[in-house]
Amino acid sequence: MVKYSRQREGILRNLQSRRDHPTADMIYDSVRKEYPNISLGTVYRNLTFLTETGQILKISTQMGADRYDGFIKPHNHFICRECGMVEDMEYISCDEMILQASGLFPGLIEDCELQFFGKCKNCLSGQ
Amino acid sequence: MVKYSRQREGILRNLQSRRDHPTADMIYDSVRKEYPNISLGTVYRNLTFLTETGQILKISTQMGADRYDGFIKPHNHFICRECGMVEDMEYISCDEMILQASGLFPGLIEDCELQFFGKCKNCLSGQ
DNA sequence: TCAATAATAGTAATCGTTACTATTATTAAA
DNA sequence: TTTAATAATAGTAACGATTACTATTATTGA
Repeated sequence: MVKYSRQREGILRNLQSRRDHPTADMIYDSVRKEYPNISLGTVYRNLTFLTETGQILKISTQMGADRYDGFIKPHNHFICRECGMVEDMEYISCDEMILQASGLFPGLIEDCELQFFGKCKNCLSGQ
Repeated sequence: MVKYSRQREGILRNLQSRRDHPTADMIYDSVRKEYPNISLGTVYRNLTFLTETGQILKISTQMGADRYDGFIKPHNHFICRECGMVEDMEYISCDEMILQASGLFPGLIEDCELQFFGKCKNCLSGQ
C-alpha cells in the first residue's frame, strides 16, 4: 500500500520543472531548498519508485551517475562524450527494429533504447 | 609510449575467446588461472585501454557492472531484464538515424547505440 | 648492458547506490 | 476525532564497482 509523501511529490515536481537530466545528487541539492532535512536515501528510494511506476525516466549514460528525466513523452537522448551533458532529441521509433529483431531472437523483446553520442556545441567550439 | 605487457595480451585473448560478455571481475577470475598474481586494477586499466584503442567493446547494461566484448564486428545486444544476460544480436545499422538526427541537432553526432531489453528464453520458461 | 620509463601488484580511497533502524507521517477504521 | 497499523522518513552504515596511489618489476631503445 502506497502512502502519500510530500518529499516524493517535491522530487517529482522538481524533476518535472527542469530539462537538464539531473543526477540523484543534483536533485537532492535542489529539493533540499524546500525540505532541508530530506536525506539522499529518500531521494534515491523515490526516484526508483517514480521510475518503476512510469512517472519519470532513468537514463544510464555510461559516464558517471545515472540521470533522471521528468519528461516522459517518448524521445531520445544525445550524450556528449566530453562534458557528459544529456540533451533531448526528437523521437525516432524503435518499433520496426523491435519487430525486425523479434523474428530472429529466441526471447521476448519488450523495448529498445537508442542513444546518440558525440560532442555538443559547447565542447566543439573549444569549451 | 605504449609498451607490451603479457597481462594485457592475456586479457585480450581471454575476451576474444568467449562470447558471454563478462564483467571485469569475471575476466579477472578467468585470467588469474594463467597469471595468478594479476591484480584487478591491471584488469580494469587494460580493459579501459583496449576499449579506447578500439580492440574491445564496453557495454553498459544499466544493471550491475559493465560488460566487455571481444567481438568488435558491429552488432547489437539484447539484455535480459530478469537475469542480466547479454546476448549478441544481428546488426541493425544506425547510420540513417544518425543522418536523420544530425540535421536537427546543433552538435556532432559520432555514433549511436541501440540496445534491446526484454526477457531471455530461460527466464521466459520460468528458469 | 644499461638507463628510461611504462606497466605491474597490492592496497587504499572514491563514487554511486542500497540497506538498516529508530522515529515520524499518513491513512483507514472505530 | 482518536487510535492503531504501517508506509515513509532521516540519518547513517555498508556495499559493489571502479579508480588512484606507490613501490617494484618488465620492456625497450640506445
